[in-house]
Amino acid sequence: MGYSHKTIEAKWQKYWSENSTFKSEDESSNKPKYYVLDMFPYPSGAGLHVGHALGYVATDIVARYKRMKGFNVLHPMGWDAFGLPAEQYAIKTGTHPKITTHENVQNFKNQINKLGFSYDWSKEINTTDPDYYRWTQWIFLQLYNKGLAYEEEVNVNWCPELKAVLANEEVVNGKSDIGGHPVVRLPMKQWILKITDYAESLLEGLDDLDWPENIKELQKNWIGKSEGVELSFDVDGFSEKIDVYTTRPDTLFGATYMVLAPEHPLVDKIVSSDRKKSVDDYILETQKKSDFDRTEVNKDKTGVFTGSFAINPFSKEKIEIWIADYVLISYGTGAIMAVPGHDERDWEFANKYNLPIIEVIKGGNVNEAAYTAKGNAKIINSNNEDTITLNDLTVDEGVSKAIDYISKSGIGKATVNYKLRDWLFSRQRYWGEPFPIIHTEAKIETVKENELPVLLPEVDNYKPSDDGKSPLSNINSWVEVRDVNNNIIGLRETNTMPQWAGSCWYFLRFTDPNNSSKAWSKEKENYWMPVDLYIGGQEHAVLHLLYSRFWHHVLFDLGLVSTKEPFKKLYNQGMILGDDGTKMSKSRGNVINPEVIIDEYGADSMRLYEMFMGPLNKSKPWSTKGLQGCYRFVNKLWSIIINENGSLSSRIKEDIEPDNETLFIHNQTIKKIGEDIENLHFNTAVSQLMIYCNHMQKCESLSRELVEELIIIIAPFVPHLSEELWSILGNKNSVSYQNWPSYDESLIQLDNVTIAVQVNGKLRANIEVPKDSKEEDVISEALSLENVEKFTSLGSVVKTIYVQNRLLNFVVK
RNA sequence: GCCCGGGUGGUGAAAUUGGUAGACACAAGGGACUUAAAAUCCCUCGGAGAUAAUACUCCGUGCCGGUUCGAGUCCGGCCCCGGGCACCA
Repeated sequence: MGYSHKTIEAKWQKYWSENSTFKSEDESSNKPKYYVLDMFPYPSGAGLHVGHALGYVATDIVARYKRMKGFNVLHPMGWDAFGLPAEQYAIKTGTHPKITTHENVQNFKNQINKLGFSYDWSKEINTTDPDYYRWTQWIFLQLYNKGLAYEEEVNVNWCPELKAVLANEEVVNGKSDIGGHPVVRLPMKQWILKITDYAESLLEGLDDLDWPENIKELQKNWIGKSEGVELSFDVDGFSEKIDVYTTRPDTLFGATYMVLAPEHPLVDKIVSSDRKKSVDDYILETQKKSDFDRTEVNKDKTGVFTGSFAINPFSKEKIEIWIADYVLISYGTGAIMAVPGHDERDWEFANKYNLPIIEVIKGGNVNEAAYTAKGNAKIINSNNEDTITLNDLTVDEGVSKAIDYISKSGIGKATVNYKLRDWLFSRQRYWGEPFPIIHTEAKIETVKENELPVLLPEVDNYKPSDDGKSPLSNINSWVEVRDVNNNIIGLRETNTMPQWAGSCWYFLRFTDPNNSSKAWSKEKENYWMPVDLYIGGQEHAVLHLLYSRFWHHVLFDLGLVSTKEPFKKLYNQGMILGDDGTKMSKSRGNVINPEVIIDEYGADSMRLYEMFMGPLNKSKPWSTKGLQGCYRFVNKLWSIIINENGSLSSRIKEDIEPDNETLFIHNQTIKKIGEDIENLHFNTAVSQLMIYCNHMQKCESLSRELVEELIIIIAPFVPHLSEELWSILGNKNSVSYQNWPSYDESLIQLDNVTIAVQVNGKLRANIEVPKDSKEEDVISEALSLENVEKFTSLGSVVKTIYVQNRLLNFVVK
């Protein structure tokens, strides 16, 4: 009887499920805790693909390893099930998203279970479950009560063709991602979360996180902190002042004109009558442009003169005030001082409209291009006896001096700006969490906490209305809130929350998923949080990972959670590409279906191969040939331990003394596998297992004790096979909770070591000497070698470098 | 344009962080077993030269230079690929 992956895998999956093998202990456990989390999936109709599996295999190996190391492991799985595809399917077919979601979840769960993951299914959650979104609504109320949620009229992406409001990420180059229809901007009342209040907190928090540097960098850039100064310019003939934000106050003498964003409130006031028409036309023109057109970098800059002048506070010169759409109303003060000599955008604009350019930083040629050097570049042409002189200072010195002067003279103050914008938190959709909000005539009222959840009602038509309102707005019986006398006292908010909402806190719910009176108990949260290891795709670098950190910071400030940061260590799995090296996609026809692979080669081989392919965080192409190599390995391992007839191989003996080489490899393997798992270097762990297995194959007899230890350390990688071998060896319990074997460091040290002998850095010989030999002994032995002597005799040895137990290098001149 | 990653055999990749480049595997070639095939096992496998020799020599980690006894690894400049951001003053 050979190795039959189908019977073995089905057998142990059933066993694990029936025995609740992977149910974690509660917070009263005396074991240390370890929380290892996957980014929970959106259960799409397409099912699981091999790329999903990559991250899940990695976390599963860590979870299984940590259990064996004596940790109480929380390794849960759930479903991020609100969202667009189910809703669009409903629009097309009339099938309720609840039904679609349920089917997809079943499908995903079946597929996941076939891979032999050790999830604690008693903790399964689903964001669309009222028992779950009740608490999503509850957290929203906490944010609202803290003043972090507000309503505002903002432009949304409206696609007339699809009759749908699209999220920013669903709009690509001004067209809908689906179908490529034009998208226009339409003002609508929206819920906004004040994430900008937490910009500094989110930035600071990054420092202590064990996250990939590039993800931290992405978040830093996204938050986009900039330090500068805000100062006001007097407007000639008006009492109003124009505030600008600049990071380069050292170039103030070079500010030769000003630009206001077309939406700036002062435009109307200061525009001269002869310019009114052209200014109004320009404003109208910009309003028509899409955001895409406005933010296109390479387009020609446009603008018009307002007819008014401002006074440069340093030079006291009169400078023109323009409006132009390259200045954004949403950043800084919505107005800038333009320094064409030293800012590329301003230079381009000044060049086009013949505005004056003054050189105030030495080094470039401002007639040709803006000169943007900073740091130690020298300031020139910046002197006014009545105000300030910056001449001959470096840029850095000039910045400090200018800020100093600006704040002392009362024209402005040092300021910090962030690129981060507040978070548009509502969608005009059906399949999402309803807001616990009621609009009455006078004000906004919140639904009482004990009346949560606000249930999502049944609807007949999932389409948004023509004016872009959510399908919920059509259900009067739900929208209208009545008092006991059946009088309408308010209208429910009909927008729903975006898909990010549920994933902002799911890791907290996993600590206490069945709590019906609270979102989580303090004890459980305190025991399990933070997440020790979080693995998922890099595509969530700034959205999910920033939003959930934001909520967590708020919850921390409210005293509702015990750590400021939710995810201690983050790691991104790479993509698995098709065997042609391109992204797996249906249209390319290079999609690998994990079920087909499991059917033919088994989950154990697939797990092993996905880990063996290369470093976890790299993209790498799939190769079914490569997978076959792992399948061969698994079979080889089986046939070493198990006979043809299915019983234990006679090679395995109770009372044999393993030879030194075997002990060396055995101990080295235990050490390396443990270290590699801790460092997430699964590919090298697998190759070490192969090395060990290749060695075992050559051994005539094997020590039962060592074989048992081997089975334990391979169990995280190939759990089904290990359970089967473990039981054939006569063990009654699951291998999953065996203690991880320890290794003997002294056995990993060999008695003899090979020393590389080099002459002038080139390898000339290898010698084997006893470990820790004396330097002079090694040198004299090396010098006596023919091939070494040949090269040392070409000159005289002027220096000798000796690296203990490793290398000897003669420097000959 | 700016900010991150990354360039090592025919292929996926290793290399204890400055110390024998190519572990482990795939593919390829050769052999054993077999009537044959599959499976399995054994051998070869960066390039060039040389040899009776699996003595040996030279070259080789994207390119050019540097530091060092010694560089895939560190420093400077450049080229290419992947990802992210993009008029943020």
